[in-house]
Amino acid sequence: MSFSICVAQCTDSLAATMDDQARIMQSIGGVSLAGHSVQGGMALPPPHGHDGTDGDGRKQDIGDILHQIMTITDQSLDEAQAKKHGLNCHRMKPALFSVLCEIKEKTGLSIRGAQEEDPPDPQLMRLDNMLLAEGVAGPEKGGGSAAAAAAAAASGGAADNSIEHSDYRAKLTQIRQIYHTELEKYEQACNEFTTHVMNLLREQSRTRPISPKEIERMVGIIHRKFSSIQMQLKQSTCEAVMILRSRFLDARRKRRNFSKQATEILNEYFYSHLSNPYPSEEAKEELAKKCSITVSQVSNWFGNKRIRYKKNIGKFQEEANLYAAKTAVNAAHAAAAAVQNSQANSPTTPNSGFQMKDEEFQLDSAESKNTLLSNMFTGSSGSFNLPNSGDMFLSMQSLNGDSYQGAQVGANVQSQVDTLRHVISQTAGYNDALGGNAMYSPHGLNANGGWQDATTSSSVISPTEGPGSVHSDTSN
DNA sequence: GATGATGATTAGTC
DNA sequence: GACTAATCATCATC
Repeated sequence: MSFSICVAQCTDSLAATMDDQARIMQSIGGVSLAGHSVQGGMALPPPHGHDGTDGDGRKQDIGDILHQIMTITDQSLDEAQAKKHGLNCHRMKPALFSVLCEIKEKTGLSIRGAQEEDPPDPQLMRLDNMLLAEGVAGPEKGGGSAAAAAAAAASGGAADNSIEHSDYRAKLTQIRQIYHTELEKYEQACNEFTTHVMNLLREQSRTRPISPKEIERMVGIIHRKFSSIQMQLKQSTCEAVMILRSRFLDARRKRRNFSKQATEILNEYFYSHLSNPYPSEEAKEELAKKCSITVSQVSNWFGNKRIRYKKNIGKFQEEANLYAAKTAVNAAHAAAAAVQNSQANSPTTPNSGFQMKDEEFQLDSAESKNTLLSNMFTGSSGSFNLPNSGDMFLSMQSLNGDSYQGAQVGANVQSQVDTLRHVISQTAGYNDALGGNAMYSPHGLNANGGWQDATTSSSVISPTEGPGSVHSDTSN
């Protein structure tokens, strides 16, 4: 709503209020006072010196008076001033004035007090609170950023959220500025209008009885009118903020596919932990960091993946194979490199009963890998599970596209294992390290359709039964 | 535009 | 609070 319309509305309302008063006065004025008609609260003098006792003459007088009133706007300012002066100086004026005051005192009681001391409007309070909460009203510092932050938190806080964030803040600031500008305008207009009406009433109080209390009441009416306009402004502002907020929050539904790299990282983790694809909080954080996404997005991704995998295992086999092969090759490369290192360094660290989880295999330091691999390939009698081997093999399918069948997968796993074994044996003289009989639970899913318990994860496989178990005594 | 893939949300369960 | 299952909404591909 434009400011001018609001002011116009206010003026209209005020005019209506004043009209009401005028009507009241007019109804009072219907009484003839000592031969003088009272119109609109204004005591009028007997025109042309007529005493007004005669009936026809009185009618004529009233006609003249009405004519005068109707044509008063046609008169020049000087003329009008002169007339006004005449009225003020009329000998009957004080008497009429006191009578008018008396009448007004009696009738005005019903008007007075009717609208005094309004309780605070709950709607207005609600709007005020909301504007404060949204950072539109109140102190500027941090205004809106808290709301934006809350919205951002709800949206998951992705990397590019900061852009939307600042966008939101900028728009909120814009709304805030408009709101304050309009509010200022309203206040200014209210003050101007109040002053104007007060002056007018003070001026009029010379010709009609207007007490200071009445002026006060009128000021109150004006203020109420303006505050109702203010409420409309606040309502509009709230609506604007709501729209902005909903748009901003809706943006979270606007999904963007994760990057290819991120999807790969997540898939790698998923398929290498297929027996128990429930990353710990730390793992989630790590994955989130690697993928440049949030932890909750990682959780979402795993939630979706688990469900979708479970629903359609066959469909994911190819993917599973790809990632399993990829992991195997990576592991083989790592092993080969490490073996070379170990040969160069020729450490012979004793090892017994060594088992390694896939997370543990991802050792950062070359030294750790060296130690690990030297354990694998030296004469110690320990055993180890190939990195990711347990989980990896669970999901393996024939690379030549056969459908998923437990036994078949076993064979396919074997072929993968053979490849891996070949790679390793070529580099370290390692032979037959990987047992041939792959015992697995398809996809890590148990009979109930749930994933195996973490403790039964194939990443921890006993040397005697695990498919990926490596008996160090077979090496060399 | 139809369709499948995929990220996000939600209600219900444990 | 984490998880599942269903669903929604959007993206990507044809």
